[in-house]
Amino acid sequence: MTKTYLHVDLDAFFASVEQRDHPEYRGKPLIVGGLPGDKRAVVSTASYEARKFGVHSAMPLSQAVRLCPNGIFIRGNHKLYQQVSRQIMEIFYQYSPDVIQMSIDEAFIDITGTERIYGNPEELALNLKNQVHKLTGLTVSVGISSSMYVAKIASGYKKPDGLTIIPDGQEEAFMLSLPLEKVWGLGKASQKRIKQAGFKSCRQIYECPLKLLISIFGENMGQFLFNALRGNKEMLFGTEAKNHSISTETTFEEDLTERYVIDSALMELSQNVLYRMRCEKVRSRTIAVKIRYDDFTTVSVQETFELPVLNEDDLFEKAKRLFQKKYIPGRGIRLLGIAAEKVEGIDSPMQKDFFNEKNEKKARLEEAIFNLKKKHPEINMQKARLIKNNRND
DNA sequence: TCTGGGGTCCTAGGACCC
DNA sequence: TCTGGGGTCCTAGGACCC
Repeated sequence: MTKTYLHVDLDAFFASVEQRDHPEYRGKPLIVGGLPGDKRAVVSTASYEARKFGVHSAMPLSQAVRLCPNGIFIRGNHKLYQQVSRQIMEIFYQYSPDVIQMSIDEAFIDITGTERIYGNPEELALNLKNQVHKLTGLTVSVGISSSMYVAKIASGYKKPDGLTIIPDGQEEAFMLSLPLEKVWGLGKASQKRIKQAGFKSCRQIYECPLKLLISIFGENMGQFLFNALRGNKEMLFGTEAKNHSISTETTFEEDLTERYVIDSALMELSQNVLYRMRCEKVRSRTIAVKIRYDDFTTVSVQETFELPVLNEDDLFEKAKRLFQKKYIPGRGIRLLGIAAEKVEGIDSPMQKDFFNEKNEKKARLEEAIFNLKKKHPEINMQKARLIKNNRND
């Protein structure tokens, strides 16, 4: 049976929420991501008015200030965006139980076989768009296709407030009408490789036999290009990720050079990662540390241990040791990160009973603090070294 | 220009085992 | 004596996405 997928994308999401809640932002170039003086910030979302000045996501904020000096700059309110996102996803679930959320601002909806209840896909999409607008004041752009991959590209075809339907059988023609830059999954590096190989258009790649594509670009990329330009229906999104990870990283306003400050940063990152592991009820044996130096060169170390990480101190010690393996003393550090890779459910089977008495005590204490924090978020508990003097941030 | 944060996936090489 | 092939796990780096 032919499937029907909607891909729904919220338009300039963060900026639109802000313009909805602040009438004085409406019709003005609004840039969410940071204040003009913020160092090392990037644009998170630019309103459509700001995009006219050339401002776009991921652009260094300083550049956005230069392009759009009279724009309104704000840091944004991620808790609010999460809330609005949940509200909108709930609307999606009214149309089908098969919703695959891709990020805070987009999702696929499998609407196969809902015609008798909601009418044809176009009617359904128009209803859904109306409902989102009525309930949240926001607009979304929708793509419809029997291929998830094509639906995803179609939703970006006309923005904002767009609706693009690619009828069954037209997937290939649609893909071939696109410029190479619009092919989802090909970034800067791949575009360059493709051009160096002599391809200038989607059609040229389309006309190249699979074997030749594989010999030029390798097994995976060759196969991807072949399938993508045919709007292949088997290209699925949202299948269970097998190597889930939990990571956190911080770019510092000023480069770090002092060992004590570096260690404090590692401790804070450790606490953050472990807190989130507890929230998700997972554990991990593989820990990674990432260092970005002042010249932006980035290195990472990771190690897989015999036993999972036990508690905050354990993670902190492991992170310090990994850091030590890579760090070149004297170089300024602009970013530090810690990740727990390949996490597993806390109740998944484990070979050994690894709790000795001391560790068990520590873990139980942290567990108690964790539960208390969850119950009373207003209580602020911190290791002494992480308490900052300046609390008005 | 001067480059966030949270993710997933791929590649290539090495270790180790059969 | 002059060395195969495959599978699996691990690591570092990088591409890509929102």
